[in-house]
Amino acid sequence: MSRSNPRVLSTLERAGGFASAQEVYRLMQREGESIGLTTVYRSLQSLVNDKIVDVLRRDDGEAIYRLCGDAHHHHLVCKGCGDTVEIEGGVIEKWAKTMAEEFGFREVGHTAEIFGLCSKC
Amino acid sequence: MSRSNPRVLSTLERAGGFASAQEVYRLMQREGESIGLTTVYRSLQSLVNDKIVDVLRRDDGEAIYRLCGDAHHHHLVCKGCGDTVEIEGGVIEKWAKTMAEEFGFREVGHTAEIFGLCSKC
DNA sequence: ATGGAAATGAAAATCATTTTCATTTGTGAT
DNA sequence: ATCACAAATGAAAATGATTTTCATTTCCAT
Repeated sequence: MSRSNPRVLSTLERAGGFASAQEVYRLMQREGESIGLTTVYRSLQSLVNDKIVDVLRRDDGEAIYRLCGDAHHHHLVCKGCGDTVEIEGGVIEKWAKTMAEEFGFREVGHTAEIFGLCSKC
Repeated sequence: MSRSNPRVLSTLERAGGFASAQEVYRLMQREGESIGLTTVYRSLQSLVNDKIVDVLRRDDGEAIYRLCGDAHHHHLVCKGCGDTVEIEGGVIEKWAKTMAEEFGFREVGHTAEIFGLCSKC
């Protein structure tokens, strides 16, 4: 295992708490930091394991990492500018639990994201 | 431009209306159909353009295509055997609509999947 | 039949991500 | 300070999905 390189987290924060691994890497390079792409990936993964960042997917499949709070939440993502709003999803939790019970599923998790165009786009 | 190869659509239907390009391809091969991977990709893309299928992303970033339109539904997927159950998600539709309105989003879509271990696994 | 447009697919290219592995760095014991 | 070993690092290769290229084949309309 490896611990996260603190500069990666700090860069992700500076990026607005929302960026892909490649973007974090490029940003660090531009700022003259000496780091390898591999380390960026490893650090981000480790941050995901520690639940310090959240990972979701762009439309093109690229993984984007974002700082998240402790509470489990869902996202409303703008397809235009990438702006993200954290939203409440109590309804979803209940729905997932009900459905899982109905079909005898255990150890269930779920994903639920809403995407569209925000008022600015 | 290219039109969709009808066998691709019919295979996607047979797959439960839910599969990745690679899966559609493998399925067609197993059934003895002679088709190239390129054509599968092209056909799926064309179906997406024509809004006959919808594309979303697995956790690993692989694109999955699903028939969309009349019966919009969600999935309960087993992490063990991959078995999938189509489930009803009226609650989700309402949730998505409400949230989108609240934050002024237009042209919204959503994804919601539940995953866990089925009774057999 | 003939010409051209559309469809096809094998192979190469692309791109994000992961793996491998040799090297460097950090740390604790002596 | 020195030795030993674990953890961290990063360059390069491997992987895997997807896209592009391009030569060939299939389809029509004339």
